[in-house]
This record gives sequence, structure tokens and C-alpha cells, in this order.
Amino acid sequence: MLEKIFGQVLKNLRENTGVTQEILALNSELDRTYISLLERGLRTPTIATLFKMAPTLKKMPSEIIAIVEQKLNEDRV
Amino acid sequence: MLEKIFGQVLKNLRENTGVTQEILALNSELDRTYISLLERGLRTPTIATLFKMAPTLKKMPSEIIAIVEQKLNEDRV
DNA sequence: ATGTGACTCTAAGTCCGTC
DNA sequence: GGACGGACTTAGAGTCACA
Repeated sequence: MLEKIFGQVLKNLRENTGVTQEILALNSELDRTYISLLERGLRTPTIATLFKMAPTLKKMPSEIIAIVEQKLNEDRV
Repeated sequence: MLEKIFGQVLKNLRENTGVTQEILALNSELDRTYISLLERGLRTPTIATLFKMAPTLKKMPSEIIAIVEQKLNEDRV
């Protein structure tokens, strides 16, 4: 569940930032296909991975987590 | 670096909550020794682990991450 | 530009125990 | 009550070829 939500949030943030998976991957020193895995909810990132991606998404890591919290609550309704 | 900071934050939060490593572990469905590893900065948790521990620490996951962000900035001085 | 399968390798996380 | 170690299992990290 958490992975799915995180993946959706990540995808939304990335698209809102107007950046491709590839650019995000390059900026974060991650692999393009790994970003794909995350967005599809097939991986649960460590907080280290979260901190790597945050700058490119122009969000603080805590802001990203806060969005995930909100979505988790929404889906609980 | 991130692990060290996270470990410090975790330990502080836990002690402020007045809970032992063991209680935190039981409540979070994690292992007692793993909490110890985290507090000593020897492991980087996944966000799933973060979400598991947060309720017992009486903080939102995003709040915990926010504290980590602050500490990271302080240490950067 | 992205999804996906098929990996390998490393780290997350458990369970046993002692000090 | 917590540090620490060994041995372990599982899952994330990280990569590649191809559709």
C-alpha cells in the first residue's frame, strides 16, 4: 500500500516539475529503471534514496512524506 | 552521515517518549536489535520502517524527517 | 521516454545469544 | 535496558537488454 502511494506521489511530483524519469535519475545518481520501479510501487525506498531525489523534485524530503501521509489518509476513507 | 543523524533523532524521540528499544520494536513489529542498529547509525531505514515506528514515537513520519533535515543543516555549519 | 524481465550485489531486517 | 556479534533470510539497490 505504502509503496503504491509513494509511487503515485513521486510520479505526480516529477511530472509537475516537468522532468523525465531519466533526468531525475541522472540528478539523483540513480538508475532510470529504478525510478520506474519506484513509481510503479514495486520498491520501497530507504530514506537515503528519498533524500537523493528530493532536490530535483524541488521539495523537502519531509514535504514529500507529508504528501504521502495525506494520501494514505484519503485512501483510508 | 544521514544514518548517524537519523539514529540520533530516533534515540532522542524514543527517550523523550519514555519508551524502551524493546517496546518500540514490539509496537513497530521490528526486531529489538534492529532498533539498536538504527540508533547507532548502522542502518538506513526504508520509509516503510519509518511509518511503522512513527506512531509509538508520537510523531508523524514527516515530522521525524523534518527534524532530520534540521539537524543535517546544523551539522553543515 | 517508459515498462519490464532477469538478473547480481548489498543492505534491510530477524533471531540466536553474551556481556 | 542496551551494546554488540554471528548467522541468517528477505528485500532494496543498482544495472542491462529489449520491447
